[in-house]
Amino acid sequence: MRKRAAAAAATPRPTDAELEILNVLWQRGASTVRDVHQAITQTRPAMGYTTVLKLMQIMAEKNLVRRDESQRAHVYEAQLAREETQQQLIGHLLERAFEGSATKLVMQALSAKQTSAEELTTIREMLDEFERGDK
Amino acid sequence: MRKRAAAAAATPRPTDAELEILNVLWQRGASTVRDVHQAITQTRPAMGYTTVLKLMQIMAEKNLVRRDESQRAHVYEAQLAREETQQQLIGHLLERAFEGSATKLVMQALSAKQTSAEELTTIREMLDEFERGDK
DNA sequence: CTCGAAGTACGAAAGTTTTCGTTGACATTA
DNA sequence: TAATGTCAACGAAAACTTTCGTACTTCGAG
Repeated sequence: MRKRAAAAAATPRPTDAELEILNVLWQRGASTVRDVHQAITQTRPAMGYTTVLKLMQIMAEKNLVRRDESQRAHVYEAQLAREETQQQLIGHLLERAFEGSATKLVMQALSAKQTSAEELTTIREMLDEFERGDK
Repeated sequence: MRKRAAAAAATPRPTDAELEILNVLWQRGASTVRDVHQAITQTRPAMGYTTVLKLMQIMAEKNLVRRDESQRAHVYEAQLAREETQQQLIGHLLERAFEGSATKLVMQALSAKQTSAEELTTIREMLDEFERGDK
């Protein structure tokens, strides 16, 4: 018995290869397979066209992307906004490796990348926003 | 041709199941397979003993854990400190889904978990440390 | 010494992810 | 309209991950 039968359903966490495709869709907006393939080929050991096609078909099944089939060259679009997926991924990482502590994760993130003064300032401003009601 | 032949070599990113085992090792320190199995059984749909054993054997091959075979019940220990692995995982996530921007990741992390006032304070203190020389 | 318990090693199955080749449909143009 | 190029659909192979059953070894009672 498989996971999802047909329609509705929450989108699962994207795999690494899927994320690579999503990155292109988030950047370019709705795109055809060819568009995505070309974009990926730019920054990559190159992945075959049919590989990208297959992945995108699977992603459509998983509801990671929406597909417009009205044109011969189908047009794909990310189902979730980049931020929503980021939340999903962070949430998972938080559980798996940080005992659910966002603070610990933030600390490691800051020391992982040598963070610049400007960035630190940006983050402080963000903290202020979080402080007052916000959300 | 396979990945790693025999010795040396950087440890690869642990998979989800492997991370579950590492969490136990980080918490308890050096442990036998039985120890780990019991700990995991506590908080889990329960995973068979040999499953845990096999995973730990594989992890030893991958250098994710070190193994002391001097006793009949081998004793395993995490190869990397929790923080090092966290760095590894965050680094990967940063590349895959945050275009390398630690700031964006931090922002999402903060909104992912409803962060408490105390935590925000802790983070501010951390930022201060980062600001002055620090590391 | 024999039996059973506790361990490790192996191997293999099942699930998932990644990668493509091939096929057939459709469109463009010579 | 026949040849050429563009696309989607399939199917299947290869690599990884996860899960266990089974067999072999060792050790401590009886």
